[in-house]
Amino acid sequence: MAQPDTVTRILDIAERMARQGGYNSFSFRDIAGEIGIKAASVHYHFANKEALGAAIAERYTENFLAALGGPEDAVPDEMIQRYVAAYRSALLDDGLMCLCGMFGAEISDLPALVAAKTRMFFERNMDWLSSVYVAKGLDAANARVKAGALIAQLEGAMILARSLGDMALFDQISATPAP
Amino acid sequence: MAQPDTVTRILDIAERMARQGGYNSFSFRDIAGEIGIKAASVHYHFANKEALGAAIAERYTENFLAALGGPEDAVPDEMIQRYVAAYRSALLDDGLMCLCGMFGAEISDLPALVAAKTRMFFERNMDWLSSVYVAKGLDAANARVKAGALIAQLEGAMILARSLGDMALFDQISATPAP
DNA sequence: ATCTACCTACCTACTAGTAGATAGGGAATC
DNA sequence: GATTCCCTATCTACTAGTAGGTAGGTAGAT
Repeated sequence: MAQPDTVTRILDIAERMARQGGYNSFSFRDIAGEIGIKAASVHYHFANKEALGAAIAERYTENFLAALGGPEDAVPDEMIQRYVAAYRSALLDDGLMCLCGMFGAEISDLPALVAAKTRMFFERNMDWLSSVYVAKGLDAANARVKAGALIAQLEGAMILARSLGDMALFDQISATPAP
Repeated sequence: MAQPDTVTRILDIAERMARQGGYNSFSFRDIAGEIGIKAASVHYHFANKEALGAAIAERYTENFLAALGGPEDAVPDEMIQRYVAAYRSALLDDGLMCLCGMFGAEISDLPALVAAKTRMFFERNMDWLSSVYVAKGLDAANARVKAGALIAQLEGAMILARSLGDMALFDQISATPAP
């Protein structure tokens, strides 16, 4: 079975570890150990931890948005469904938190570059979802709040479902208006 | 100015650090340094890190629920407002994440005792809010989902507001139905 | 005399990060 | 066609600092 290249494997492992326990839970040593190289060799590919953290956040964002497609690929209600499904798959297929939900919780403790990439994830998601709500007829300001409300509910639903060990709760929550 | 006792100071500092960067971001050494004692002395009060982590989660839960009062202290809509205000105060007065929202994100990486206390926070919050929604006329199953939806949205709104550096977004989201 | 709350001094394991060596591959030069 | 040279990806060996945790001691209060 053709293994992906080392850089990809480093990113995969770092992402998985970060999505389990946050920024402080992945280490050069553990990543290297899992691949079967030395910790120093990981530094050849990523100069320091901040760069690696930023790289996984950026790759996660790109993959996430790419999976969504353009916000006008289908009618608004279908795009909203697709957006919910993206979180659902992150939670249930991977069995992990959203990387940027995790980093977002820790944002005030993250190195600058990682914090910036995390923020970009949310800004780009807000833009994507806002334009869906605008297509649905809302004005820009209301669309933005509506986008924020959905992102917040989905990130929170992941935390809650995982904490209570009740994955079905994620689906129930994502179909329910909150306040 | 009468300082609180050492145990309280340890808990205060550990909680603040954990609410900034998660379970891996507080250390016996840093806590001791801030108080002006030695790291070994912290072990006199808390045998190990797991015990300290569990203690802050438990204290956080008790304080949080105590601040809410009984779920039938006032009419349901007022109790819901009070619930939202509790999160608002955690975010804006303290300038920090919800401790158990943070721990909830990391739950799969936490020591057993800390994970259990985190889960208890959410279970007790679900119970509290569910009974408010039951008082509003919902049946038990729907009340539970509605409770989950609100908790999720509030936890997520904290992450989003902090990540985007837009605290006003928290209030806008907490007044908006999500899907 | 015992208990409380600390201390010193230490241990082992892990942290990110650096310097310098090396083995192998490809390309340009003689 | 062999030699030289550079590039890639890794290694060994190291540094300085931090992690949680422990053993044993001590000053002061009850």
